[in-house]
Amino acid sequence: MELKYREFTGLNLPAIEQEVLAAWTAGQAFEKSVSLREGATPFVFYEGPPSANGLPGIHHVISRTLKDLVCRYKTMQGFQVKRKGGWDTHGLPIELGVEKELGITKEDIGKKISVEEYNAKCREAVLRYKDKWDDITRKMGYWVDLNDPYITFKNEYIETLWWLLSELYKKGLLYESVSIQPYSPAAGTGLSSHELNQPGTYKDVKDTSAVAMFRATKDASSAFLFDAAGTDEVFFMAWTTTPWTLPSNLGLTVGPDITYVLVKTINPYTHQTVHVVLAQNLLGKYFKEENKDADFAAYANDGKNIPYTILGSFTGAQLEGLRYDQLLPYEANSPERVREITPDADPFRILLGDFVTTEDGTGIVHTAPAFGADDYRVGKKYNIGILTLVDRQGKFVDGLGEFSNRYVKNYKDDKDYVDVNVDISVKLKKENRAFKVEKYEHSYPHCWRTDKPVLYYPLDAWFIRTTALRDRMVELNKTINWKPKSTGEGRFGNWLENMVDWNLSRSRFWGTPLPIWKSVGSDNQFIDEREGGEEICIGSIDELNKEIRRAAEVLGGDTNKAFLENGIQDLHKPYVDDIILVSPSGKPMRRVPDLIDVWFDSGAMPYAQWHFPFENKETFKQAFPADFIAEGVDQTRGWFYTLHAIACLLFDSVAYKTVVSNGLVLDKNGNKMSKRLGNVVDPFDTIERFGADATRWYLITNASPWDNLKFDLEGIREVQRKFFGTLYNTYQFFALYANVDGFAFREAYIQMQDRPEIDRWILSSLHTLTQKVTAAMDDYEPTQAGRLIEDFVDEHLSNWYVRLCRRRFWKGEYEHDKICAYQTLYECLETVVRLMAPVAPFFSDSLFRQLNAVTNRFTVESVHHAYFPKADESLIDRSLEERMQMAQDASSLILSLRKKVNIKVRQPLQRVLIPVLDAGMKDQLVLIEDLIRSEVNVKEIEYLTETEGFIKKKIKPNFIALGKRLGARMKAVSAALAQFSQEDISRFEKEGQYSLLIDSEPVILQISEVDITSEDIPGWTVAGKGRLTVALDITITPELEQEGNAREFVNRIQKIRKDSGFELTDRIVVKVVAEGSLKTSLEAFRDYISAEILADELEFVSDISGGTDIEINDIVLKTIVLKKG
RNA sequence: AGAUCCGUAGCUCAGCCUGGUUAGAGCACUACACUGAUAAUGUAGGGGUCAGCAGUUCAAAUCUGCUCGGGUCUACCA
Repeated sequence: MELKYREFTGLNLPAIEQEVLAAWTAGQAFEKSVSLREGATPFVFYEGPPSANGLPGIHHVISRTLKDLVCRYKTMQGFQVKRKGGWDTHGLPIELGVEKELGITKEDIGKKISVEEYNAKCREAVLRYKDKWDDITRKMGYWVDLNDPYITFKNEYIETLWWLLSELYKKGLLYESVSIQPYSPAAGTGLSSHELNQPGTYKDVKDTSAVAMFRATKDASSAFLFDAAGTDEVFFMAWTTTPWTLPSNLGLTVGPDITYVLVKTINPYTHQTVHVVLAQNLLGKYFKEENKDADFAAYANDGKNIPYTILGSFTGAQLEGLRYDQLLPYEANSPERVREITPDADPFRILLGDFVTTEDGTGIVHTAPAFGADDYRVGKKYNIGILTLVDRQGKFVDGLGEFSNRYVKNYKDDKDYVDVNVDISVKLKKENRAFKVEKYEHSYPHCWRTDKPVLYYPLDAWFIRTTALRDRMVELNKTINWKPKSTGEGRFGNWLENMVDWNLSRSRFWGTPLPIWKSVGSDNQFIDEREGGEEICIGSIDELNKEIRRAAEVLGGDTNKAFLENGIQDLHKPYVDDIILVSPSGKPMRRVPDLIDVWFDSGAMPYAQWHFPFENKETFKQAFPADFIAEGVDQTRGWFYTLHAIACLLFDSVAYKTVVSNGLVLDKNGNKMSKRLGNVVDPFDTIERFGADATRWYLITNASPWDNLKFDLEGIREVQRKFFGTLYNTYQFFALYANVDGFAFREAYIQMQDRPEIDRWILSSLHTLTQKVTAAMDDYEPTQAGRLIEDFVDEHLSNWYVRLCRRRFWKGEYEHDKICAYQTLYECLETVVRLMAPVAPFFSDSLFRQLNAVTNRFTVESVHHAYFPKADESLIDRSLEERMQMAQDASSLILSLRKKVNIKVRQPLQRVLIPVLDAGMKDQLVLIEDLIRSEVNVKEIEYLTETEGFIKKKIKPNFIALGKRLGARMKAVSAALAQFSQEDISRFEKEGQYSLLIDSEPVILQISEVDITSEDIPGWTVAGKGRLTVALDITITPELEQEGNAREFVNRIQKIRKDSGFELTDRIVVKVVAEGSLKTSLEAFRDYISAEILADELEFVSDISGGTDIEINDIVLKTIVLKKG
């Protein structure tokens, strides 16, 4: 038996997807899509590893759709696209999850639970939801190789990381330094910003704030200041909400472009006349306008209404480098001590910093490098040294006089605590060193565990010197194709310009250990480098094992006993921490306790996924850098950065050539999806209800991937109905008739010139579509591609081609014209399914398989193994596409006229008039005349030319052409043209140019510089669009009315046929009771009617028992329709 | 605090790069048609201070600046 195209019973995308999935599994479709391209040019894709300790969400579906469609597309373009999957398995979320599950806190680790057990728990938790992830991967149709994924906690993976780190170390790009971090003295631990962002950590508190007065040093560079003041004493005013940091002050920072003023005034506490410097914008905070230039003698010694006089103004830049006297000198912060810590430090100077604002304070920022990140950075730049006069318990160190050993905040809940900040402020007041002291309410972070304020504190950390290669990174970034471009230039480019060194250190448990060992003294403390401390960075497991053995030999005893037999088995804590190595000078070395930032894990995946350079050297070479990666835009400074940084630092290369960053998925109201709001969309549910294809199509076509997407299930429903529904209908239509006629594309391919106009048109459109879709996909614009396909299927294929060609499929014999129609429609379907396959992999493959099962035009079994269609330019006929557009417009206009006068389409009309403005237009119209006539049921089209004097024309300037030439005279010309009479216009047309007088200047217009359209046909009802105008003759002659009746009758009988469940080919016998004009109509068109309804007999009788009542133009007829035989 | 994206009809989005005189489409709503594809389709209708202000220009949704609103990222988050 002959193979038939499958006819569906209804569009059920989820069910179709189930079938396709089963076929993919059975046929190993994914594996084949890779193996079939063996030897082809590789297209390299990197999978950004998800963390499987959380459930997949709808936002994962969008980025994975994006990745998947690019990979499928490139495969169809002939590339071999391997997609190695991966899992991100380290990091804080996993630790926090485990802690929550076990009901413990960080302090309990090592006490209630050993690090070994803890890490074992983490390792378990890491792939907790792997099943769910595998499930969504499968159901959404994401093709990625999960048989051999890279997993970041594996020894091989970590070994590559160690190798990378040791390479960085060798290049001097990995170094230890202090950084300023949030620190909780009450808890005795550093806090990550993650912890700082816990709800409730930022609280409004009232702190004692002080405006301190720093006495300027008089020397050559500051002479201008003292000259302006006319005194020997000038103060810089600086504000702080943490007076306890004042003893550690080493600098004052001003904004380079801020204007500062020198003011003569009176200290409200000591009532002495003083000269102070502060930002001009902030004068109002300290002085009342009415006291400006007030009489100093009249001051009442009450601290109120202090007079002031401005003596001069300067920019911050002018103040740079000026010196001042230390505010609170003690033994512990003497310049000698400063230089003990930082040998060549040059403190107590005015510095410039971009971070200074005039929002608060004085515009001069008190700078204590140990206690603020900005302070530290600017301090380092100017080399002012660093003082940390507070210990890790949060109290002052010795050598600070009356403040020694006092807690800077009440960390111990001491009832009798006296605020040291107040005492410092009081001291300043007494010494004429405070200008204003007050309680200040602000938001300040607190430790989420102890509820005590944190302080920013310098802690040791390891850094990658990314700044060393900043320029190279910027340069390489310019070669990357960013989608959207602005992310690369703006967000990322900017980030690179302002990059700081990468702080790698994390004081955690479950992560990649930093492979650095440092020598320790007899007290087991690390020996400072300056005191002969040594360190080593391990770059491989082999090297570590060698060092383990060497240390055991040199140090003897039980050293590394546990590791001697089999070497190290697990590169995690606590095992690595048990290893003692030996320094070149024979001292024992211990590992620094730090783990590394998990972002290093993922940024190193190009190398670590292949265990490079220990294995797969050739594979790596083939797969670096990536041609394409894609993730959410939130990864810009995350994965996109770490990939780029590592590749640039170690390989002097980009890590990826194209990167697409997709936006967020919001709920339909534009809110972020969160569990708290209960507006998260379950991807499993969505896919089960609407199918993965509709979901994918919606996600891709609704908005550009990089725009935020307001996710609305209604939108998926619409996609399902409109796009998939239409395509499904088109396929069903094809299958229905192709099965009847046995079309299997067995006949020779009919050459284009032998096909009718409409076939050539749809094929031309199809090739234009292919061209545009290919361009869009090559440009990583799947949204454009999807919308183009949608448009084609809906507007062109279904609502024009199929609608106009319906009769060709069911009328007449199986011969040339019918075969043309089948071949054409088949080719459209076959091409469309391939064009859409990357985005909608299931339905496209289903249709592809149904079509190919009958025709065997492709040797591959899946659309995803086929090649992407190639546009054939020679089949593209622009003028044909243009005139078909004109046919559509004309039809639409005529239908609207019919509507206006209430004449239904079934009623034939005699003629339409179309004014033609030039010969070309008529040539085009003649070619599509038949289409228009049958579409709108009109017998003839008449073309009007101006010579008949019928058309009223309208002229307007072609602004684009004229604008440049005329400039300001444009308006006058426009007005002049509006006054043109019909005679003016025709003279213009005849002569090809026209001379106008504008402001007594001649302006010569060319015919090409104006647009002439037909406006009206006097005496007719017209409709127009652009250059096209139509007028409809609405006279219904008796003949036309008869034909209309006949058509009505046919329509009613067809309905009865259908309602009675007759087959398309059944012949029938019809009896009808008709009289008068209706009978005349039916008799006149008897042959036509019989042919249309496949009636062997059409009998007029005087009465019928039973039968059906039908109504034609308000007259009821009785009829009976019987199947013959 | 800095960076960046977005703001066009009730909703989802085109148009903006490259300025051109009536700002489009789909959905939704209303009415009328059509129907051998029917979970479709056509026609018509209402619906817009193109977020606001200022500037450049003969001409601004489009270019520039500022403001407002929303989102995201960075400041040891993963």
